[in-house]
Amino acid sequence: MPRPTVHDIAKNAGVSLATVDRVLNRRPGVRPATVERVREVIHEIGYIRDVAAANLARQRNYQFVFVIPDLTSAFFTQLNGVISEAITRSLVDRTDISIVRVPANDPHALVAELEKLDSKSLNGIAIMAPETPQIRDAIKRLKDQGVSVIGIISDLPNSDVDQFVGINNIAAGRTAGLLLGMFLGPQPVDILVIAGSMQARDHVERRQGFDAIMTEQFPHINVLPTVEAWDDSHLMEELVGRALAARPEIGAVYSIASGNSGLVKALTKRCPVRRFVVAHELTDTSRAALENGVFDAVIKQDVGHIVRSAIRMMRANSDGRDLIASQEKIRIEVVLKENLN
Amino acid sequence: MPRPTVHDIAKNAGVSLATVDRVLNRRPGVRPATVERVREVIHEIGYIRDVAAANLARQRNYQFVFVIPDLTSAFFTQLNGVISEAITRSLVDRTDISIVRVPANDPHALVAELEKLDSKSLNGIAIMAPETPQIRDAIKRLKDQGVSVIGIISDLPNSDVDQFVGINNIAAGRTAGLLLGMFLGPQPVDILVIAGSMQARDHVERRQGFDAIMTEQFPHINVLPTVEAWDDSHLMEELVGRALAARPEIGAVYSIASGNSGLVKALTKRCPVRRFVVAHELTDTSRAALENGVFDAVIKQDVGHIVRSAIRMMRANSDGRDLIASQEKIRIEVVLKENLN
DNA sequence: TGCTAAATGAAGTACGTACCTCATGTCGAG
DNA sequence: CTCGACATGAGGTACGTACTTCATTTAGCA
Repeated sequence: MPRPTVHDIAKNAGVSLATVDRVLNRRPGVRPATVERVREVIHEIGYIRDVAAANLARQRNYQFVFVIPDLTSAFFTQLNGVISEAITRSLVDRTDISIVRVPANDPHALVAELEKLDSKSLNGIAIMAPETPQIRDAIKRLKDQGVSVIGIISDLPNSDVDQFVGINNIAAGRTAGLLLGMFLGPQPVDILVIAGSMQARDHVERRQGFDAIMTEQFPHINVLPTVEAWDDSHLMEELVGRALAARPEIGAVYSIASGNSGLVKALTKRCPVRRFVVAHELTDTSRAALENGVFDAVIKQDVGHIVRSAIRMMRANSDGRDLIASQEKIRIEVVLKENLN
Repeated sequence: MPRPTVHDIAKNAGVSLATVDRVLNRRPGVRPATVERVREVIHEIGYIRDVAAANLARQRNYQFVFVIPDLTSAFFTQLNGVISEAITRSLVDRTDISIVRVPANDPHALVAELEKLDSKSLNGIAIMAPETPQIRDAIKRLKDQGVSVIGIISDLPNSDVDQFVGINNIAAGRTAGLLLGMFLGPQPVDILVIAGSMQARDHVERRQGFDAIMTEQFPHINVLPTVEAWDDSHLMEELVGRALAARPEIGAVYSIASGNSGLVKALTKRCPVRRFVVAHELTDTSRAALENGVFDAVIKQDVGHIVRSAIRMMRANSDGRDLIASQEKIRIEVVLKENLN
């Protein structure tokens, strides 16, 4: 019993192939009663469209673009690499993906790039960007032209994106806080919090979540104000070193951003006290730090998963299909020395 | 510039379509020099076979079977559900998947089921089973007949399986141990370890890993002998209750198996002391326990991921393709109250 | 009843690849 | 030089679906 085809539908419904095709592809010119009959038969015989054959016939190909900041830290290098790998892979299934890297912290340039995109030949865009009014408008324009827009990594809650692919950063901050709270136990200590900058929405949310759980569940722990290092490794090393020297009672460090090399340097230089450290993103630096025992835990989001999920979503949106919700859920992963690989 | 087709190869190489086809599908009757020339052109013009069209022409369809124990605990119910979902999904891409549920702990019945499988129409099998000599032989037989065999969840290291999809359970045990060690701090305590049975390879390995890290890094902690509850919820409740009553100095519990309802009952009944609890597998029970603060951490393997990965592997094996290694890596996930979803 | 607009059918081509048949070309061994 | 083995070409059909064209039937309405 081979799987039923359009011919079987036609035969069973007593109509011609042309009519079946009109129903299947929602073309006009079919009486409602006939549509109904064909639909019934489709259901009855369990017809399932062969998407491969359909795409072949339709000469369908997908054009997707990833728009990401042109930062060069380990996390963004990794992101870039993962997208490149996806590009290679996607050649086999009629999908063209390109990367547009835009200057970070320059909404104007970003909008200019978005305007450049040719929405005629474009099916989907996955974008990581801060949410400004201009960007919101540019996204709206793309959506109006039928382009599927997916936010990745950093949410755009007030924009008209189809979906967001990434973690809940408030929960990520809470998770970091819970870990440190449990590691530290009941004695009062200070926690040093450091970040790249507090402009990025994801960083702000992590701090929010961190503060919230600390207040709720670990009121005996004193969370210091955020030290901002502006994505500068040397500056971070200096600031952390100074902070630790000034307050030896600091019992733990929470690193909100993904750049950690300066932090690692500062921590390894002066190691009189055992301090608990939780950081974000698994990179070569943070992996080594976990292995050396400099970091105790890393909160991670799987970049490969994010990229693949975004591609699946753009494709599903273009086809008007739905997908497996659980597969698209990006998890807040807790990585310790023992579950590193 | 549309993507190159077989016609473009033929044109550029100055040969006929028939020859191109012979080269592409490794059919005999082509001079080595010609093969070489065609290969070069393929590389030059960047030809990539349209697998959809190829499968269509080839009338290819995949027949896969999942062989799993017919246990009814939450974890296995979940596993069953995930496979069923995959079955529904797979209809669209010419893939037929079926489930064979075999009595647990009955290698004879398992082998009988394996013998029944018709290797003529079968392309791949994903199996979760203990490794006995008979099962090893049955797997060998299937492989010899050209069936791709994938081990899932519980490893079969001495069998001739193509791949194993699942976590490293020794590392999972070490991760649990590390968490408890860090939660407990420096004061000496006892840890109660409970399991379903110590027959299953995965459980044994978890215990191994747990003991190893405790000896190495937390020698001040006393790990008690494993309490076996034989997958019996009531028995577990009773045994745990008795153990906790007898030794109030127990500061933590490590639950190796996936069935946790008896444990939760025993723990909630008597709650004088704050005890750290780490368990395995995220089910309704363990999720609720995390939310209530009865469990502190759950070590999880993503069943949906495992099943999808096994399917991708069976398909890749059938096609002689390779796949994205990082996507197939099953992670040892640490789930706390704050990163539950 | 006749007219018009809408509904339906018949039959094709195309997509990119697989696979088949048969004719023809080429080369080396005897 | 001839024969046979092997290499290659030409041209086809098929897979399941999309989409087109044009002819024909049916329904609605005056």
